[in-house]
Amino acid sequence: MATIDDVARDAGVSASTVSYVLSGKRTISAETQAKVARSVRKLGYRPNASARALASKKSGAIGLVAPFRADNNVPVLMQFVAAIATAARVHDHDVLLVTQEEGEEGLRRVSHTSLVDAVLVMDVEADDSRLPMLRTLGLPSVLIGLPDEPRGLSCVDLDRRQAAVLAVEHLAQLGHRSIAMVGAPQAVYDRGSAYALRFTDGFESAAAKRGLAANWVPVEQSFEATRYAVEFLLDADPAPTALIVQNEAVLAAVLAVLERRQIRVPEDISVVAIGPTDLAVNQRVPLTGIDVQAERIGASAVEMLMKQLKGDAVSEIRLLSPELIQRESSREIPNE
Amino acid sequence: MATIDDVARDAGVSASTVSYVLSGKRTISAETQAKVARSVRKLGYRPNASARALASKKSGAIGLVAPFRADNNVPVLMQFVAAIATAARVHDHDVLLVTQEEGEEGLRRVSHTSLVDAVLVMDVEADDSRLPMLRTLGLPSVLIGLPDEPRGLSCVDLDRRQAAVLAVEHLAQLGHRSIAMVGAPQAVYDRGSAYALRFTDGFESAAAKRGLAANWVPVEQSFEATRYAVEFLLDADPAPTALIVQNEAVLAAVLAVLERRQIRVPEDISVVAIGPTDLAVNQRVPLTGIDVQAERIGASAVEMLMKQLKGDAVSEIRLLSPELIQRESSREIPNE
DNA sequence: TTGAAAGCGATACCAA
DNA sequence: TTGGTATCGCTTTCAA
Repeated sequence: MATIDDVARDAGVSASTVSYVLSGKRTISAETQAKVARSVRKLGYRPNASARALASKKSGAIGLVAPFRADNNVPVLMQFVAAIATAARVHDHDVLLVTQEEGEEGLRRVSHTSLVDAVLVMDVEADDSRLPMLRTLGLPSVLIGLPDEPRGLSCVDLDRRQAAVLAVEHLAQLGHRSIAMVGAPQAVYDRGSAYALRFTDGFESAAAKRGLAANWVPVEQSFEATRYAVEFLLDADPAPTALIVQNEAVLAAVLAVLERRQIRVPEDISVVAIGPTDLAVNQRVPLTGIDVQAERIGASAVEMLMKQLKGDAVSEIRLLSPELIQRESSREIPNE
Repeated sequence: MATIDDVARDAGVSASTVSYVLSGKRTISAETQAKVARSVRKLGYRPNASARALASKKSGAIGLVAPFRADNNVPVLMQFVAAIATAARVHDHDVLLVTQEEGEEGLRRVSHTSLVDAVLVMDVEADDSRLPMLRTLGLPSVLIGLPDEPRGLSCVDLDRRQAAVLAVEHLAQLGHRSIAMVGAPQAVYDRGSAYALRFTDGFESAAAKRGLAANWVPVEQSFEATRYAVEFLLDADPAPTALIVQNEAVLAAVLAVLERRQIRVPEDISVVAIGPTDLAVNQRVPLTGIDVQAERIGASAVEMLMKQLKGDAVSEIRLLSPELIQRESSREIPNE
């Protein structure tokens, strides 16, 4: 591997000049620039990452703290990871995986060893135990998700509360008076996942405001659990005429249960899906739904991180507006 | 942040001694060890990652080249990532994400800048364009998946060919004479994904050997595509009495289509699923299936990488034996 | 516009 | 059993 000294020698300049040519932090004569550029190309020079990090006190990497659990929303998580990795590269940064299991110690580790310049924390809990650690570390960070007490920290997420309101309003406007919601697995609520709590909160208050009958249950990721839950919800009195599904993993199962019970969508019941658009679109009936906008959220998160690294801006909270797209699974309730 | 010199000063020893105490590469008196340990704890010392990497010429990170595509098998990919991240930490290594899109240039980049000590490449194609690059880089590496020409490289995967054979044999033994296979999306075959090609190869040759009628089609990830594909397969003559599903994403849809057509599982048709066990188990009928063993493969891959880093072993190919577990979706074909 | 040289914070060789 | 010191490859300040 060629070093900066090799390049300097080849170009007949000093190492510092090579460094400045590469970083652009100094004005260099066109002639010198050309000489250096030629040598760089000729030798296939690439600056050594650790040497650069050591000297500049910047690792050029961001830590991604993500939960690789099965109970979680795997496809959505994947979209986030993809968006984040891509955005990071655009800003000339790399992404280091930090598993959720490492917890607070993981944050301390990557921070104290200067492995990363900043961290991006996914799957935030309402009362997340990592928040105090983040505050005291003083490590630039962005949370994906909105905890109860975000003060001092930067967060970005889809406005889950508003998403629920939007779904409820959509159905209310169509004349539905009794609605039900298929929730995330119990474990998600148990650990206080911010996104799920905010969604149910929005669901309940929007329904109350409109005077709708509204029920919901947590649902595990299995056909049996889904069937049980859907049947339970359908048995309510008054019987729901619309279903909001906030659990993509069981979306197909919900529709299968309805079909088995000869309940037609949307003739007999309306369905609104919260989740990735491609999932909603590719069901038996293209579903009215609200996209999670993983791409935008991931890109936003990285952008906010970069802003912090540049010294600009401190804590900032961005909640993206949800958008409901009506497809073929929701319609006006028939007059009886 | 405390440095090694701070610790040395506090403990009243030299920096090199501190280094040796921490690495254990030298025998140190119990007394000195204790002094150093105390100072380390007292100052909360953690070695700086870049300094260590620069001096030791080891970054302590492995690059994970993975495809974050939607057409791919997302849950399985996630299981791999989780297993790899965990295994890496056990060996005191970190994982750096390298997106598939960076292609060969990505490999060159992380290798030439000494960002990582080794790479783990997922989603290997039969004639993968990255193989020559890997060979010339001389960077320790392990492929997850088996290309056509693996010479000089280490690979690990489930024996996909054998998995197909196992599934076919299982059905043949149950008396089935005509079987069909629901394949991966067309794009997977188009780019020559090794795992998918090897599976179909095994499927076709095992069926031929047993003299079974056997058809298969690629299937996109949508309900409509699945319905079309299943109906197409069922229309074959002789009609298949068993279905092998190698595309987890449409597993639920396949079962829904069968139910809609009043075809009972397993009374009218047997179903064998290739994919994560929890997915197979959580369907309407617990499915006979072959697990992908993502956990084991991921852990194996990391282990092989570590072996290479220690200087042991060169190229090695590990194909894990598939295991078929019979559940409630397959049974003997009724005598007619 | 450029160069020299002092770090950055570890590791590991050479001595003692 | 320990210490001193050169070294890793780059960035950046200080001088010219």
